[in-house]
Amino acid sequence: MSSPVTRQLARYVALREEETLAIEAAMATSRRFGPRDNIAKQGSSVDRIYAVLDGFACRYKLLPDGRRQIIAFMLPGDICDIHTFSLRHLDYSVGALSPVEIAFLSRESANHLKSMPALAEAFACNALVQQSIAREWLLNIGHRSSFERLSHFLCELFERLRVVGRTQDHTCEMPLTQTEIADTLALSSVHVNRTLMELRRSGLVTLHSRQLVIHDYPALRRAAGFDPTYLHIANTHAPNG
Amino acid sequence: MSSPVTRQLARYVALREEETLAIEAAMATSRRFGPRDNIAKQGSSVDRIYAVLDGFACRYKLLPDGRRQIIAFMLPGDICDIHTFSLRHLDYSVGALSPVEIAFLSRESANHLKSMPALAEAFACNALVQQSIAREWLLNIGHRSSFERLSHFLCELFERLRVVGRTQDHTCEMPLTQTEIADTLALSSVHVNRTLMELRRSGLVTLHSRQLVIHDYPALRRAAGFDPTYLHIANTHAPNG
DNA sequence: CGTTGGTTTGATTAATGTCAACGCACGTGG
DNA sequence: CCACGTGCGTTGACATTAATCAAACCAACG
Repeated sequence: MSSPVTRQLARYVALREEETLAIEAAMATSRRFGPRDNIAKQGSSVDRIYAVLDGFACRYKLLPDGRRQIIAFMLPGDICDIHTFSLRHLDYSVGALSPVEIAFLSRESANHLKSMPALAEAFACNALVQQSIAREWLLNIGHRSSFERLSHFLCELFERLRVVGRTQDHTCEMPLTQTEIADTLALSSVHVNRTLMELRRSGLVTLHSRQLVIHDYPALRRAAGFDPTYLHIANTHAPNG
Repeated sequence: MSSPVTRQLARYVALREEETLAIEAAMATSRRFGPRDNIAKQGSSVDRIYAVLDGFACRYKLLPDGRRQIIAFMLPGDICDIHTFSLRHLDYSVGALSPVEIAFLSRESANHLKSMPALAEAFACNALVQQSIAREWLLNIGHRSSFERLSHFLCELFERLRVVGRTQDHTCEMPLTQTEIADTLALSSVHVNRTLMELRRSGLVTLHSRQLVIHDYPALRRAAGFDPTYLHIANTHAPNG
C-alpha cells in the first residue's frame, strides 16, 4: 500500500495482495525529471505509458504561436489510460511541473496488469474519472469567472491530493508558477496574479513558497461552486474489502 | 455496413461479419427524441449507454445559475464509452439537439459486444478518440479567439460527419441554433451571431436553413488552425481488411 | 553583487458580454 | 385567409472582463 498508484487504484476496487504486488512490481523502476523537462512529445508514437509516483506533471497542447493549454494534471498516483496504446500518435505533450518521479510501463507490462480482472476494472475507473475531470475543466474554463475558476481549481487540486494522502490539514504542496496556473485556467498570468490576491484578501487561501493553505474551505467551495461529485471519490473500496 | 455505428467502429479495426452482425443486432431497437428532449439526466445511475443512429445529441453540464456548457457532440455513429457502466452516477446530462434516433445498450448487451476482442479494441479506440476531442475542445475554448474557435468547430463538425458519410461535397447538416453554438464554444449567442456573419463576409462559409456550406475549406482550416490529427482518422482500416 | 525567474503593480486597450429592441419566418387557431 | 404568438436571428449602444504592455520588485543563487 506504499505507492500512491496502489492507493489510487484501490479507490475503485478492492485489491488482493497479488494485484498490489503486481502493481508495485510494474512501478519498481522509475525515472526522475526536473521542473520544465519534457516527458513525452506530441506526435511521438505511443510505446509506453506513465504513472506519477511523486511530484506534479501535466499534459498540454501548444498552438503554433506559443499559446499553451494545460489539458490535465498528473498528480502522484495518476496513471495514463491503459488503452492509450491503441493510439498511433500522442496528440498532446507531457511535461514535468515540479521535480517528478515517473514510472514507465511498456505495452507488455500494461497488458500483464490488464489481464487481472480487478486491475482491468480499476484502470477503467481511473480512465473514466480522468475523463470526468476533463469535462469539468471544460465547464470551468468555459463558463466560470476567473475568481470561480481559480477557486474551483484549488478545490480540485486539494481533493485530488487528499485522496492519495498528500495533504496535511488544510495544506498541500502547490509548486506551480502563476504562468502555469494561467496556462491551466486559460487566463493571463497577470490576471491570475490579481485573482490570487483577491482570494488572499478574501481570507480564503494563501499561496506561497509552493504551499497552498486553505483558510476557509467551505467558503472556497461556495465561491467556486465546487461539487466534488465529478471526482467520483465516493466509489472508494475499503482495502482488501 | 449500413449503420453509422458500424461505420464508425470499422474506422478502428477490421470487422468480420460476425462482429458487424452483433453490432447491428445490438442497435436494432431504437427510440426517437425531439429537439430539446432530455435523454439522460446528470446524477442518474448508469444502467444503459447510448449510440446515436441519426441526428445530433450532446452531453452538457449546467451551472446552478443556468449557464450551460456543451461538453461533447454525439453525432450519427457515436457511441458512449462502453466502460461507462463502472461509474455510479452520470456527471453530465445528455440531450437531443435535433430529431435523433438513439439505440440503448444494456450492461449485458455491452458486455456481450465487449467480449469479442475486435469490438473491444474498436470500443477502446472510440473512447480514446472522444477523449482526444475533449482535449482539443479545451484548447479551443481556452486559447482560441472567437473567430478561430468557431472556424475550428465547423471544421471538426464537417470532418466528423464526413467519416460517417453524412456530408455531400462541401455541405453538411447543421441543426444547431446560435444559442447552442454559444453553449458549445463558451461565447454569448450575440457574439456567435457576429462572428458567424464575419465568417460569411469573409466568404468562408454560409449557414442557413440548417445547412452548413463551406465555400473555402483550406482557408477555413487556416483561419481555425485546424489540424485534424486529433480526430485520429488516419487509423482507418479497410472494411474486412 | 549581479543575474535570473517569478511576482506585483499601474495604465491602457481589446475582446466579449449584456441589455434591449426589432424583424422575420413559421405555425396555429379563429 | 388573417391575427397572433413564438422562437430565432440580427443589430446597436454600452458595460465589463480580462489581455497586453511595461516597469518595478523580490528572493534565490551562483
